[in-house]
Amino acid sequence: MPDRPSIDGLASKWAQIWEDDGTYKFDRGASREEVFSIDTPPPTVSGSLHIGHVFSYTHTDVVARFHRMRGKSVFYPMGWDDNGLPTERRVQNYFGVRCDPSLAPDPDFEPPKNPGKDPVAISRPDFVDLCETLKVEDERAFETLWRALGLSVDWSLTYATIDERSRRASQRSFLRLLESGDIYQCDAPTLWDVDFQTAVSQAELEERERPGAYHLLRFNHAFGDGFVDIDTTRPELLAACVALVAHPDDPRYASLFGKEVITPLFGVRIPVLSHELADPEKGTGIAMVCTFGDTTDVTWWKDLKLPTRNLVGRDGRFRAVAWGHDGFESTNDEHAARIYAEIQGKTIRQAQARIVEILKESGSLVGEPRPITHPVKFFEKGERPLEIVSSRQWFVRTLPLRERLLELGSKLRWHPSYMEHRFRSWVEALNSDWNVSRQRFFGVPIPLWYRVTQDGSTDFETPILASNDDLPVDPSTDVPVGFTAAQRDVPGGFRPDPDVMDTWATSSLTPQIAGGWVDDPELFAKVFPMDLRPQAHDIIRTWLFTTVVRSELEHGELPWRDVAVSGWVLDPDRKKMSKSKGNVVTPLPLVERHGPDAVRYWAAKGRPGTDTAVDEGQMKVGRRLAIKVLNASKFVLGQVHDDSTGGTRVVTEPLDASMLARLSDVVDGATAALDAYDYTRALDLTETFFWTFCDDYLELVKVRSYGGDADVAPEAVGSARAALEKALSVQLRLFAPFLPFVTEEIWSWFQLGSIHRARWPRASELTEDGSAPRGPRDLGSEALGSGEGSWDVYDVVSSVLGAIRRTKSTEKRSMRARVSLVEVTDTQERIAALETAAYDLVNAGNVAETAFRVGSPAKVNVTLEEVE
RNA sequence: GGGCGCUUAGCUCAGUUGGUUAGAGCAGCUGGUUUACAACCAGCAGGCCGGGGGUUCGAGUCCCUCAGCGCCCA
Repeated sequence: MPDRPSIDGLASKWAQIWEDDGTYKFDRGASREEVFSIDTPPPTVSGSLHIGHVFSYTHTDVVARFHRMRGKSVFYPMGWDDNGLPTERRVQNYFGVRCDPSLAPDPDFEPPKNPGKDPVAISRPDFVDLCETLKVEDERAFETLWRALGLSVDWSLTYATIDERSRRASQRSFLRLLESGDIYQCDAPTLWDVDFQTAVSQAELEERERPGAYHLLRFNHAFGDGFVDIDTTRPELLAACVALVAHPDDPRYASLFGKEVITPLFGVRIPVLSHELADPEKGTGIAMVCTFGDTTDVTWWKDLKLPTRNLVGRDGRFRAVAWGHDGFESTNDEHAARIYAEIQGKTIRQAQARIVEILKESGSLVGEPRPITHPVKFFEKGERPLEIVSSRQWFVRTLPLRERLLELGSKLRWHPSYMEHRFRSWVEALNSDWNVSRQRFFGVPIPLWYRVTQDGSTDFETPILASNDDLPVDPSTDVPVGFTAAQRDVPGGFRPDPDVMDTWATSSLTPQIAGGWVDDPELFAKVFPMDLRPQAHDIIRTWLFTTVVRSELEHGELPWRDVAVSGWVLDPDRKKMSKSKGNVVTPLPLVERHGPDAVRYWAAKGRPGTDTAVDEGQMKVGRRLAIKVLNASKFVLGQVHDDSTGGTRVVTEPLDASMLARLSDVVDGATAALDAYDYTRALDLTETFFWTFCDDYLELVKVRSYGGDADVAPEAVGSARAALEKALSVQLRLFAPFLPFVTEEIWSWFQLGSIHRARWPRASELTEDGSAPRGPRDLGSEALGSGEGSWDVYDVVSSVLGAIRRTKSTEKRSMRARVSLVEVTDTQERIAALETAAYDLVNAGNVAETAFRVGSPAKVNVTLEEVE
């Protein structure tokens, strides 16, 4: 035990020892009942390190440490989510490159030293190599943070969502679902990001308020001289218009239903139809249905079996159209073609500006555009509004699962419980199957090829599946069984599916990947379904949802029993942190400045599900707590290790027993709280007890436990020391999940082995002690009766000590000032309790004389000795 | 538009099934240092518990309603 212990330097010391000793290693020998398994969120490593990571991962770590101390073999892996768009984007920016899959790999490829102004086009294999290189660096940064923070993960279990194990599991599941019919392929309208040039799923979509304008367009009747005016926010899609739609009960348009009108400028005959989704309140109440302006257009197109007039290409520009053919038949093809030529090749924005000009000139635009603000759908990572284009995609059948998913959601134990609403509302609002294919590069490839027909086209109907034994495969470089490499892309040969899977298609399998579903069935049986899924509330509709879907499809059950949902970390002004606002707080400097225990303390003060602001003040409080624990422990151990005086180490003194009984309540409370994932309450209970223990109990018992007083029986000294030792040991263990570094340091001064492998305290440790009184309640039930008010010895003595201090403080005297007389009037029970601890009280208060008597009203009178 | 959460001391938050005088930390103020700790200790002050209505012997807590803030979904 050092003379002047410090909490600085503990972090690296213990991180190393824990690693060397394998303190947090999962014990495979444990039975399923003895295992506590955690499906850790794999952080997106290419994103910046964020204080929010520290926050939620600390919550999980506290729970993991608690269960480990309760004797569980804790399965606590770490994963890195490295596949997908974020890594691609980082590579593009970092190296100044872009992936062009049509290029062949360059054998002499070297990444550009400095990113140039214009990105260098490189082949897909070279691009993927760069992703692999950079992600390793990013993962190291995360691991450094986690180790600095003291996360008790078993690093030997680490996985990455792009590693071989993940690719194998992900591809195997894909093939299984293909076989069972739960995955299918089709050419369908798809949400499309024109910048990333990939499909996105409903879960990745977000609505943003954007300025727009209603344009009132005049459509002439095809059957007479009349016309109808309709409002649209997307006049540029006029050439893609396939119908007008109004609500069936709207009297304004009832006479038009079933009739035809003619589109302005392009002269295409289109029907006027009715549909429930047309909102009579919106604009003119009659809408133009296009291929495809928004998701409602898709619904109308499906429900009303409308034709398609595809205009917008995958690059977000207006593609070439043959007027007079393929659905683009106009009453005047030549005129339509001339006008269309004005927007062909243009972006959405450019086309809209030009079309509006032409509409104005032609008189088909009624009045001026009326500006509005309306919600527009975006890819959550995107910068331009999503378009809807038709493309061939793979879908997981989720819509038929809705009822079952709701049932599973209600079986899951949510902490806090109200988070289930988020899941419910998401599932209830599902409107499409889950699109799992992405037209990107750094991801898990779709594990199949297609036959190339004699005319060179692709036969999508009978794909060539990868064999299970060959997984993982990369169809863009691997050759299917029964073919040779020379047959790639030639008639009669094969052609790979060019797509990769959505990152969630792999991340949704984290319990299976980490648990060894494919590679290690024995392990999988022990850890799955997992006990706990910790995560933040923003990814309920993505990660949580998709994981439940996959688990249902693969195993017919929930992937975990409990889900603990943590809140957001807000900036110090309680604003949401975001890169664009520039208010993101980087965690490592905070850990270095305040120490890991202090940062963990702040994190643990954030209750489950509650958004919490970054608060360095709280970290300072945590740091002070850690220091206090260190100092108090040093003092207690100094007393306990003094063998020169004192009798047997048995708790006989009522005050000591009383303190321990109170502590046993804390043990029960903290244990129950942690069992319910309420780590904050457990910490509060422990912390509150600890400060009182220091301020009152240590002060009261000090003189007695020193053992220098000949008038004190050796048993009384031994009682104090026994109580101090028990109390210290138990409190250290209660703090251990929260303050793993300082508690481990202290533990090493007087115990063998890691505190993090020590047994979680039990109340019975404190109250069962041979012949000693089990606590003031037992003592009181016979000796003291049950009077009014608390007669708990610890309480009564503390309150009188408080009165003495108050008097000294009010008189502006030193706490060491001599008290000539303390008079206490109280109930019989409380006086009896007080008398049992009179010696301690007199010493702690520096009291000359006491006068205790039974009476009413209760009163404490403190007389200080006169100053000279 | 539907749903969820929040509103308690200057600030950040506890307050469990309704039950003594509503608590803590931080900040503030007043004092105190030689045997664990000044990165400390003691004490003080500070609150129409968002507004209104109701149920009850009793409401911060339950019900209704209104307002503000945040989020989810459409």
